[in-house]
Amino acid sequence: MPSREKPYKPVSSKVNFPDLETSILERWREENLLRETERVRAGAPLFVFYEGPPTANGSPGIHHVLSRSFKDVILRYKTMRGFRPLRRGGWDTHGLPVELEIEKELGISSKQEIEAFGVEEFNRRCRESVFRYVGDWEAMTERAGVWLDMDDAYVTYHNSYIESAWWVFKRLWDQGLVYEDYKVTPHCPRCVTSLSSHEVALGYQENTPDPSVYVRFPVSEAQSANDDVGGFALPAPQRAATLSKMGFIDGRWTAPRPSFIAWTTTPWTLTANLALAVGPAEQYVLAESDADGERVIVASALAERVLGEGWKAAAEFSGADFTGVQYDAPYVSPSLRGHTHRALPAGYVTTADGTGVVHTAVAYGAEDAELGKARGFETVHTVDLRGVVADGFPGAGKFVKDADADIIRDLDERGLLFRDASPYRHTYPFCWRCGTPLLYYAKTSWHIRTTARKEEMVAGNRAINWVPGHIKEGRFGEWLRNNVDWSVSRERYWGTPIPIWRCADHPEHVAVAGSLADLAERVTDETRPLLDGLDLHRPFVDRVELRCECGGVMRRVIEVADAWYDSGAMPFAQWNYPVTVKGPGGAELTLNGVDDLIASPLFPANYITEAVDQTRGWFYSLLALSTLIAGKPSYESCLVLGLILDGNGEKMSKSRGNVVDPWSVMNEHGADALRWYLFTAAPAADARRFSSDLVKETLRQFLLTLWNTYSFFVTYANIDGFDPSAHAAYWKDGQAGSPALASAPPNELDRWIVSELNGLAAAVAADLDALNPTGAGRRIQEFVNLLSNWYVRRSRRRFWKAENDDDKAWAHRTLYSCLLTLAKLIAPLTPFTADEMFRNLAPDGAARSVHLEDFPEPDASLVDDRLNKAARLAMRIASLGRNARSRSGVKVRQPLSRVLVHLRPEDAELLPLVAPQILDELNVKAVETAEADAVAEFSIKPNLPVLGPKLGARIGEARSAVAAADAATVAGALRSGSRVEIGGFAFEPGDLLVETADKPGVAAAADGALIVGMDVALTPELRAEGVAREFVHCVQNMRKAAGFEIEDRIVTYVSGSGADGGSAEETLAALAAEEDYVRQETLSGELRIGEPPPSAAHAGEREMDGATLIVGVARPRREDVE
RNA sequence: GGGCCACUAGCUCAGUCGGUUAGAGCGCAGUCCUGAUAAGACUGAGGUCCCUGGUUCGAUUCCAGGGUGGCCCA
Repeated sequence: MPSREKPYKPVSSKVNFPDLETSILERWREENLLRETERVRAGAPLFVFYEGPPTANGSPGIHHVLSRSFKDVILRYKTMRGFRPLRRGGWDTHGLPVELEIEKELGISSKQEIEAFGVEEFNRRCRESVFRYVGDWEAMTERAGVWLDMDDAYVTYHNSYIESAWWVFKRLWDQGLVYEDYKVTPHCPRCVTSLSSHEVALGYQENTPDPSVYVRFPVSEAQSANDDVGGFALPAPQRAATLSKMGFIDGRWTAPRPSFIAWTTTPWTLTANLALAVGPAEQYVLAESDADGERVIVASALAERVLGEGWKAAAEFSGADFTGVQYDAPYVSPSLRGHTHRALPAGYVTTADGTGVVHTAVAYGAEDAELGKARGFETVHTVDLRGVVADGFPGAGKFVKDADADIIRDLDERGLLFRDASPYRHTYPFCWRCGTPLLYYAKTSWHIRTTARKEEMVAGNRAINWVPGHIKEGRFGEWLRNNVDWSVSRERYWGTPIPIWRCADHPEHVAVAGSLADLAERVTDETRPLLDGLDLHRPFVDRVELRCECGGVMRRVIEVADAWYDSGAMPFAQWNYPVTVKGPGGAELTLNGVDDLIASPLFPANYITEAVDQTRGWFYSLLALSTLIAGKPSYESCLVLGLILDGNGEKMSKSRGNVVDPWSVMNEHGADALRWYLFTAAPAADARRFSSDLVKETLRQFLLTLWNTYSFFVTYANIDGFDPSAHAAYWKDGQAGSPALASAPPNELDRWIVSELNGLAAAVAADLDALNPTGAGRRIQEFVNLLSNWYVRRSRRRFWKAENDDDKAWAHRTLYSCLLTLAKLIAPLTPFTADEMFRNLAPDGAARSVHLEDFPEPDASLVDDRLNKAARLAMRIASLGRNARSRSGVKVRQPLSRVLVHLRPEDAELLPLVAPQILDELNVKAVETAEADAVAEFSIKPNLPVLGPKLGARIGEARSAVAAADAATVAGALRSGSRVEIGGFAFEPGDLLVETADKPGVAAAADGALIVGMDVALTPELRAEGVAREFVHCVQNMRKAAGFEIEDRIVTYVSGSGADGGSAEETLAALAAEEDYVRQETLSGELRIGEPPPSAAHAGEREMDGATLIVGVARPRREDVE
């Protein structure tokens, strides 16, 4: 075998992965390896990735390592597949979380306090705080082996980003997709601001007591003839029929005036009641009290629950019958002009709770507002933004929750309180900052009319490759189908200012700026100087005034944009136009604006990934804005990740104190171990429990096994001077270390692992193409297990052999192929270990780093499924054989004459393929197929607890029939699952118990239809061989104890002990018969049988073969050598 | 209250396109092997495959309902 000039760097099986990784990182930094991968792929097609920008106002947690790892693995893989990924990082810098952080620092918690403090300084601090943890983030990202362009990251607070976000906004405006409207939002009356849905979710409290009142809404005496209210009233004749059925005839009541009964937990909202909603398809009953003849209207399904006993049904209606029926509201705001209170149908009314009649206050409920909007009602407030009830109502001047009691008392006094069932306990949202109960409050805000393009979004979603697939039509599709317009404005400070200027004199005069140039065009002379070096944030931009067409002065509206608007605009806003970028094939590409971008290959992204909580966050804002701006989604594939839970299955959060610091894990076990765990422990989309112990298990199970195999190879490759470049002809196209060989190896073991390897390489590529690193990793893990625990285990002796023959060369070549290919296969998943292995193993002419290499190209013609099956059969047989040996107490060291195998006919042909492996593994001279009854004794007996109830009295007859039957035949049939007939009885497999027992001289074990029997009969020759192997084992241990090197040649002494000299004769004779074998195995230049060891030797007494021997080992004396 | 997902051994997870005896790793108990040795092999204990009903010759698997947990939304 030709020698390699440079030996491989020795690989200790004791490895400290964290230390190894930090030194590799150092190397990558020195080599600027990330840039190098881009240089190598300069002419390649692009693979476009969009980074979902994290907010860097906290230290990164383990879940950030999760998403970053899944970003990285696909980008590394695509690089190796010949693409040049665009992997620009980004930071999300605006929004309430940032403001809150600063509020906390300043010890303030309301808008009034912020304004008093000064918006300019407040925003300055926000800007400063955002990057407080950026160093942590960058360090974590690098340490985790994640390659993102952090130097060139986009930042949402940069002027250029905001300006592009404005451009997008203007484009929306020009399409008529932006409007101002009342919208009911969760509102904190103490902080005087809306809360985002995320914030609301933080503040839900269970078992909150609230009032629970049932209120009378008497059907009105005056029923207007005007049927055209909102176009929804019933035609007069039909309404007249309904009223007449109620007893309202010719303008007067012929029976006690009935009342609708509605239920509410917020009595204060009754001050703003505008309508009663009924379910058009629900059934209602007009019930009459037995006690006093009162008549009320409630849903039939709820009548008993609401009314209790003592009522009888006087008439029945459907909800639709009530349409347009007028009633007398308990309170009428003076500011309400010409409004008629009516019952109206609404789809959201159910009979799940309440009365089936829903009190509707347009200003204080989302569904209420919807109804009001549909009917064209005006939004009338009876409570101010601080939650204080207006004059003219009970409880005026009080906070709403305190006014409730006044209102209930007033209702009671006026005979409108039907029933007070307070308190009602339910889950209610509170402000998570100050603990004030939130009010649902209608306010004007700016909206993006996403519903106008809903069908386009739904269609675009169909084209997205969601992983896992159920997100597409499930969580995300469901969300899209229920799309509502996007309330995009926030009355806050640190955000992208909404670029709308409004005339001071004519509020309907509005201008939208899509750029600084737009501002310059219309800016007033007085404020023009401000444009020079203008910071687009508040309060600076607020000072810029524009000229209105009417001659007036326009000022910016006060709101800033929702931070989701920023991130959703990211595909368009991340570039500072005009910008020149390297496109596909390395060609320079100049983008002058968003339209150029949309037409370029930089849009849409080929791949994005984030956790599942982004479904309604970033995934949505991306899709919405790109559908409205570009007419299609901004991402083609989306991998959705599950959340990480703590060891108890609870969500990690700072407040629970169960957050795992990624540094502690990476410092202890290494980034690769953590990555491998994150990739393989659970399907990417599933919520997963994290524990450091499981990372450790991963390390031992996978990385250390691989490392041991690698270490084994390097040890022997160095001893033998194996140089793959000298064997290039054995690989297809001379690609040393490729899984594709020029021809299949002669040795069936090599042929098998090469078959597995080629199958693996194809499957891993398919998995990674399908965005499934979990599947890829699990396959690789299984392969490494086979490689280590079968291939290497079975091949060890081939590497030990002193002589350099062809078989040994094949073993080297095969293991080399496996390890070099593995290094490439794992490179995207565990970039450190992969690069370390690759750099040591790489053949001449290979790239400097595995990350500059191509992904392995397997050769399907080398995949042999029969051989793969056969190898697994061999493993099962070996396992059963060891089992049989173990139970009969015959050690593996003791050679046996043969192993008997009974197997399914279809497997019989596989046996010859792997017979040599079985012989060696089980230490037998022959493997023979055999009938079941030649391998083991079977006995059958009735399973009485089962058969008893079935057969009753005939059980005795059955027992004798079973006893007379041929046990082996019956057992065979039962094992294969079929029914057996014996003496007129039909037995199912469960009816009879089959027991196996060893035949004399054969130790057997069975697994399903496979039965393996070891012939344990010993001939004198076998016994002698056994003794020799036992002796070799003993000498090896002594060599090691004596501290000899593996290649040291020694002199070995063996004799009977003084006390036992006689009985050792036979054992010594057996050793003499195997002298050559013993000397060769132990590297003993001399084997001195019967000679006691000299005092210089390492010696000791050993029990062996029933005798006591004195065994000694020594290095040869100098004079013996000379 | 709605949507999506999950539920298999003590723990973390495979698997079953409906079919013979449901698996792995870890942990536990024991044995062996060892020139990969801070590895490795074998054995044992440990399972109502969340529950109920339906479809079927047959359901852990398919369907429906329910339960528990997670996420998202009300």
